[in-house]
Amino acid sequence: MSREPLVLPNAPNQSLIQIISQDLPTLNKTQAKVARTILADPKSATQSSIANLAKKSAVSEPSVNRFCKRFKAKGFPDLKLRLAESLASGVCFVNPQIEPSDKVASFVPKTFDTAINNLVRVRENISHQRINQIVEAFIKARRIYFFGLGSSGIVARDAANQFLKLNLPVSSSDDILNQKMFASSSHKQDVFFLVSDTNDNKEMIEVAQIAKKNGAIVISLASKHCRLSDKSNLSLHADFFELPKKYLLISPRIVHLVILDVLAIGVALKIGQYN
Amino acid sequence: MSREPLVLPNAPNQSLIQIISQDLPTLNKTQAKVARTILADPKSATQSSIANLAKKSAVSEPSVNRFCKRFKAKGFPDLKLRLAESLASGVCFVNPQIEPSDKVASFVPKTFDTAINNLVRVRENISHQRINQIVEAFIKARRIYFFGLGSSGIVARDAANQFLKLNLPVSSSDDILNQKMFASSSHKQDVFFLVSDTNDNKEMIEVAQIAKKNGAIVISLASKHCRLSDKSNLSLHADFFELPKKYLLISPRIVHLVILDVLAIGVALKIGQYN
DNA sequence: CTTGATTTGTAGTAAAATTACAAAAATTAT
DNA sequence: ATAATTTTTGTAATTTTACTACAAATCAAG
Repeated sequence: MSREPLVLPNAPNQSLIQIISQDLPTLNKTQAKVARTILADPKSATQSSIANLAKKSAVSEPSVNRFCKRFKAKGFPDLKLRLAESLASGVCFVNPQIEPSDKVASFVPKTFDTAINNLVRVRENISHQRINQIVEAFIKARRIYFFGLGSSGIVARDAANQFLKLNLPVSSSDDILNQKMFASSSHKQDVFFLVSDTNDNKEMIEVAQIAKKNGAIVISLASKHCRLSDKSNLSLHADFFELPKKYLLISPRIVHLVILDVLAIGVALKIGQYN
Repeated sequence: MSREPLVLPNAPNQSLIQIISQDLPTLNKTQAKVARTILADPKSATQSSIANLAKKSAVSEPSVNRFCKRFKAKGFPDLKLRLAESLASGVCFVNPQIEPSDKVASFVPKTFDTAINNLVRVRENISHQRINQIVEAFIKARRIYFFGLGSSGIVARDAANQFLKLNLPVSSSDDILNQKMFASSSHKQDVFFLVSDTNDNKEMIEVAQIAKKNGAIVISLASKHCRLSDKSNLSLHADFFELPKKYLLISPRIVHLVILDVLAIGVALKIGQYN
């Protein structure tokens, strides 16, 4: 099993706040306390002293200092600096939680921030090599099929729409029976692009297997590494970090659509149809 | 929507570096020295101590401190913080242009950045009042129709998908004849939600007029203010900065989808179906 | 010059951050 | 279970950093 992690450690431009919230599960009790205090109000954290933050977190000063070093800062002032930088973008990089008590003024920016946040993360972690490989596969393909179910069916349709403008031989389907039919009658030079947000749909995996058996190239786009990825020749993931199960419906489809835009632009550039 | 100037996330406080270079002529000898040292290498300034910066500027420590207060900082650490912020905000908030010579390493982040920038802008400018009004209209509606053509047809479908999950009486169509038919047989309590990215589609305007004549509520979602907005009872725009005519890098559909997410969450919160 | 005002630096003080080390938890092996 | 080892955490001392009061120097106007 080729379970290569898509998320590379220390991505250059990742915001410190993002990193902290990402690593929160791996921290021990004391450091988690500090992390939560910072995440709760990063702005005020940049303005308080180490003593102040220690007190707020119910932790000793050296513990805060250790926290800083844990996150590759030279010390506390350095951490505050990096925190300030990551706040400057104006976007909160922690996926906010929608609460039943939220009013427009809060749920509107929260919803936007969630989408923005996910895009930023995927932008940092997406494999450029993989993009190139898929672009190549698209250009060589005799026919490209975009398949998805539910809201991923809509993504598949949109993709077909985009690539049609580039005069590529595309089809799409959001119907599983149809998809199986197409897969069954596939050829070596066909490409099947499977979009999934449920990650482990049995039927879709079956489609992948059928197509692969016929020698077609199977490409998958899912929200995280899953069995569908294993059954594919090429796979892309849009890894999100899930918050407590209470969550807001973070649909991966926005990110998936942008990834398909990237692929379409890649193809357009390659075949010189750009402009 | 009122046409107030676009407020970018960092616009509220002008970048400190800008302010310093602007005020440089008004500073006296010693403070100008400090200013020049900071301007020469702001990044390193954020990482040095007051003693270090004083030495580099050939100035005493209190002079540096006075410099800080001259620029409305609480003290030296505070100045460094604001400096760091203004460095981070040096991020380009102008939509990047894809060039034919672009390789993966450049067109991938460019594509993501374009989507992200558009979302940030719309987040800042969207009318909360309008969102509330539309949510109200949705809840009261006897039936809601989501209409769009081309890629907006996909947005319409996605919207219907989302609202169906909330048990709202929705339909969608991406076929203009169908849309006219529905509009013709509409009632007072129906809501027609028209999505458009071309902004001035004659046929779609006709649909709006027919529905309005029947007393239905017409809501439009377009990329800018246009004739369709005028024909609507309620309108939303996702105002983008002018894109160069070359090639529409990112269609407005990403932003439109997020706006529809916002509306869906608004409805869910209102009818208490959230969680 | 000399007086008054402003600017600048010195030296001392206060505050903040870091380090060394010891106590306390947690983990492992017995 | 309990002892031994490792890891984590806090106390207290040290060092670094930033700030303040005041005096010296510079400058301007008479």
